[in-house]
Amino acid sequence: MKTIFHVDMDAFFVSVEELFDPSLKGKAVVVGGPKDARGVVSAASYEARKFGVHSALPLRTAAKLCPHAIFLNGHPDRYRDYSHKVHGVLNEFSPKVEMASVDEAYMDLTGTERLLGPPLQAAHRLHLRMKQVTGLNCSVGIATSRLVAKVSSDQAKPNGILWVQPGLEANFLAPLDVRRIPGVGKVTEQKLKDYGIRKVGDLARLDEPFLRRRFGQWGLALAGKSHGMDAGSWFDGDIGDNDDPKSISHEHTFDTDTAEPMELEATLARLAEKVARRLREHEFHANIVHLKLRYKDFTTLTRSKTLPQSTQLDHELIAESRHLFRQAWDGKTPIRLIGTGVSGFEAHEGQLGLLDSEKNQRARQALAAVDRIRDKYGEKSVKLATGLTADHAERVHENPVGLPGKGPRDKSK
DNA sequence: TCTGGGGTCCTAGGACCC
DNA sequence: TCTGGGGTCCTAGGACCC
Repeated sequence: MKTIFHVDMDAFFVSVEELFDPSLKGKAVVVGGPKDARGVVSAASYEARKFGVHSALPLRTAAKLCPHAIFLNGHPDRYRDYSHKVHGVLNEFSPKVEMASVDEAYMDLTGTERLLGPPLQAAHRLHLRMKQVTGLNCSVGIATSRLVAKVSSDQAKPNGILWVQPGLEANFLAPLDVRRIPGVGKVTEQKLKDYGIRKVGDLARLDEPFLRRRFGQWGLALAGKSHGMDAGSWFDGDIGDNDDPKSISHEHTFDTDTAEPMELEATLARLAEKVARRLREHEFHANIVHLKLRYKDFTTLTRSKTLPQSTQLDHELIAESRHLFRQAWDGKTPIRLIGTGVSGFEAHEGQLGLLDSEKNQRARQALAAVDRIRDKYGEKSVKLATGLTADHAERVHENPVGLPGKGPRDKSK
């Protein structure tokens, strides 16, 4: 029988902002951007939530519901920083910690009783220690499965601890809306409602053949979840061995939709550069390139291409994503969002060395130099000639490091 | 209301291979 | 001529999470 903790930071982004500006405390605060921007709420203070503001709500809607709220852009670097501090605190309690996102984590505390005491006592100490080190509140759910621990931390909010004792999982879940089950969103909730299923208890009473007929494999997983089990491949595996990313992507939504090829391709190149940069940071090579487009009416299309040879180089990702873009776009429909990404990672190096063209080796060296300078002086210190349609590899050789204003920045011609 | 950006996982058809 | 079964890869789309 396992003892799983789910630790969830309370109003994380807002709370970090309050640490840097205590005058925000107790006020309606919305992190996500200016009130008139195209975008959604990333986090809302409890005060703002009283007015119906919640995450994922369009900012403009939030401004109508709560006109007096303070709207902040937020500081992703600070959140990442504090996320590391949180991770550090959790590691004091168990070596088996898995950050599920910036502000939440699973921990395996099985067999720590002799050291930390019974679960509630350990959770209490964790609570205090978290506040002491980070200045932040968190909620802790304790159970025998990840699923139930997660649901119980949710029920414990804010700043609470909730332990669902072994054997009581199904009883705990039964009265809750099916929507509380991680993995059940709007669509599944509606489908279940069509069958009169609203509460987790309703779900738990159904027989498996029925669920399998109506929902396939997903139905069987749902049945398990309704009893508190970590069903499906989702939650499988030990806590803590889930490190490396499986995909890396960047996307951009324009302030106003655009059909300007120059603007679109320059943006795409910039995004591809960021992707390549992160690929090199991880020392990954990717062999699948993805493109994403979203039109005014929000219809979204994706294209992807498996490369014959994996890469981590700017010019190759730029060329491939641009190729996908030119194939996918009709050249006139205004575009709201453009994005690119990679997947299919290999950690390799080695056998390729000999096959690597001299051209790519030089591009690689040039990019390594650029990465080092960016590490030192910041992302904007170096600008590559990426908006260009010319052969980037050649450009990179001629002018590997173009300081702002000095590099070949003429994008038009 | 008018919908970000970064991810994960699942499904499903067709290609291709044995 | 009619016609297997299974496995894996590729691609597109979609649900969902924070």
